[in-house]
Amino acid sequence: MARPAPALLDRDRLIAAAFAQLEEDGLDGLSMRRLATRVGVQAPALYWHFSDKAELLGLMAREIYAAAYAAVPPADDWQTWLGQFGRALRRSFAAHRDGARLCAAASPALSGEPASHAEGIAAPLVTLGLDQKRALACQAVVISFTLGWESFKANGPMREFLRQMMDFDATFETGLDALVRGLA
Amino acid sequence: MARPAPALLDRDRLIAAAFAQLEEDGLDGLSMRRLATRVGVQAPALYWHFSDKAELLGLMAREIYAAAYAAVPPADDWQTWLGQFGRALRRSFAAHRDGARLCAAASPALSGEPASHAEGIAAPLVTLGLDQKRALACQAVVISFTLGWESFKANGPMREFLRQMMDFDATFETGLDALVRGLA
DNA sequence: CAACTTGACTTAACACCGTTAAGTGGTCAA
DNA sequence: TTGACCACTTAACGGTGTTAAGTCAAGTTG
Repeated sequence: MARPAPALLDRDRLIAAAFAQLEEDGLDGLSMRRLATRVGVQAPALYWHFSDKAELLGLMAREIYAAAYAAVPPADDWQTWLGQFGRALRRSFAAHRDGARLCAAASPALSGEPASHAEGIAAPLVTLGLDQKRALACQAVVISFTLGWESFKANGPMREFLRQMMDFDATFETGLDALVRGLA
Repeated sequence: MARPAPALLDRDRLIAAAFAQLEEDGLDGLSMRRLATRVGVQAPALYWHFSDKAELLGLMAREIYAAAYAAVPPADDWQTWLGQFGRALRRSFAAHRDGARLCAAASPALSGEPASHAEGIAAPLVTLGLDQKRALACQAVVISFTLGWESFKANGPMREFLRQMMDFDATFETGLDALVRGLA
């Protein structure tokens, strides 16, 4: 069993493959063995690159959050920014099958020191006049609502009934708007 | 039809045992085998009482929601009711280990017809002046926020850092208050 | 050049998991 | 007494995350 010399597995490639696997088979179908098969390798090889499955999921979750932050357009006031952030986050959740479920189940890995990471996260709102503590609190609130909304939409009580009865997109907008207005 | 012999197991007893198991070992430790062992039975016996694990989890989730609804005190206006509902729901999630995670992962079973169930759910708010559609939308929004908050608290980005940096209870209150005020 | 180390994977195995099929015995109606 | 039926048992299937130990190419060093 001769092996190709140059390593063809690395974290980024594996995470991309994991997202592809997620799209195809959902979160429940995302197993280490299937991921390994997809990239042409045996399952234990993955443990060379990740300490365990939780780390992989954490990195995936981080990517979902990062994509949301990257997609927020510049804003003139913090209320506008918060609203845009909520919408971007929702789009980011929805961009992957079971995206919200993944983020609810995994602890996103964070790059670097928590304190400096927090600073970076809070920066857009701090620039617009909020102090850091309040900036983080506002984001926590919006993240919670958005994460909860997508979870609720997928699994909440009476979801089948509600699906016929209400416009999920519009109601999310209503809720997000209420939240941001109420925070002012 | 033969009168049933004294059944060793029944749904209610099993659900209670499942909650006890949840408290001890968390959601990941709640397996059919362990639950069976706890009630002194072999694992496949559970499948006489539940079609599968999802049904069991769904019934548990239903109980968590039901406890929340039952705990909402009477209110004079719908804003007050909504706020109290949010607080009650949060307490209900927090009353069980991994309560929010369970509710995010399971589809709560609903008793009876969806339409009549929806009517019952909406009733408190309808009494206070909202039409049913808006009543359900408001509840969906509050449930989402609360569910998301508890998920976020358990798993969100920088949770360790944030735990030192902010008062989760107070911030939840801020968010809930903003949400309810914004809905008016 | 030979020996040693290291990186990146392999095979084998462990201890679980949810779930199904088939068997078993006690309790009832006829 | 017979037979149905409830509620459970044993056995097994195919899957899971994960660890231990082995393997072999490439790079480093004596």
